Amino acid sequence: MTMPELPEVEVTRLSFADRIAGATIASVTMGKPLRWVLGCAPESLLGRQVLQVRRRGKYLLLDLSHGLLLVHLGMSGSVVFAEHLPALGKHDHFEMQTTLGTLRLNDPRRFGAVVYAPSESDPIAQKLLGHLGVEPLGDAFEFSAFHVALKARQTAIKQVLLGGEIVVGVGNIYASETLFLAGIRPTVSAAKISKPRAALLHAAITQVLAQAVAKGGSTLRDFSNAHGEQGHFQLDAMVYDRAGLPCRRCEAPIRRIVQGQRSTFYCANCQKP
DNA sequence: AGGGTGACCTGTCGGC
DNA sequence: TGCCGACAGGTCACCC
Repeated sequence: MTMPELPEVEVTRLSFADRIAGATIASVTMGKPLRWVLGCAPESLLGRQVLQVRRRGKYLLLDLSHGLLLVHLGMSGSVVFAEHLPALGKHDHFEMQTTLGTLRLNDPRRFGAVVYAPSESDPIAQKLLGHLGVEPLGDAFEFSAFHVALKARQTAIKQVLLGGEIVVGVGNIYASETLFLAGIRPTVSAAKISKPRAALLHAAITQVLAQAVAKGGSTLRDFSNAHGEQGHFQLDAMVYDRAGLPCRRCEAPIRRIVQGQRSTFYCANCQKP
């Protein structure tokens, strides 16, 4: 239903960060197990305040008056925050009632997670966040460092982008889309990409992700934000999920290949090795 | 250490 | 209609 890349996570954050700030946790309810255990007794969270909501890669970080919660939406997760919510459903696996509303995670596939860490430097948090690359939507995403990092990787550029160790937030859809915009074949070794082409890719990543956030998380067929509003934006994908269809730029048929057990889409005419 | 594979879990869709 | 396989937006643990 819902599979979030960075823009969807950021849109989710924006939809409830201001409303939950300052809330006191009144109850915590767990459903079926998520990817990782919470890491603390749910009752121990009661009475703590939610100070603010940040994002790191595809993680939402809820800073509490003591410690923080790392929330990941996995492949199928979505979060709602509202004063009143219907009864818990089959796929609601985490709920936290606060003085300002109820935060609920719905995640059918349960690849998502809610993890407590005493601090961001705690080993638990570091295991999840420590290896992450730079944020693509901040000043830290600087071209020359990006280019240098690519030079050190022999792997196919698509998989390097997906890995998130150089730059975070480029998921399976945007990996294909940004490589199309940059005219780079997804199978090319990252180290082999010339400086001018790396510059095109750097610009494409910045532009595509920023635009997707501005549009409210356009990736998803069925994305709903934390207000519970269904995303009505359709991704105008150039290549993603368009196998066999004509390229929107040159009409050549879009190809689908598999890299690391994930689908990749590209135009063999517009994207050069 | 880098690079490749399997695993986690549920739902949907297309083909026969 | 039913069954079965392929596939789905993520990412960690593990192998060589």
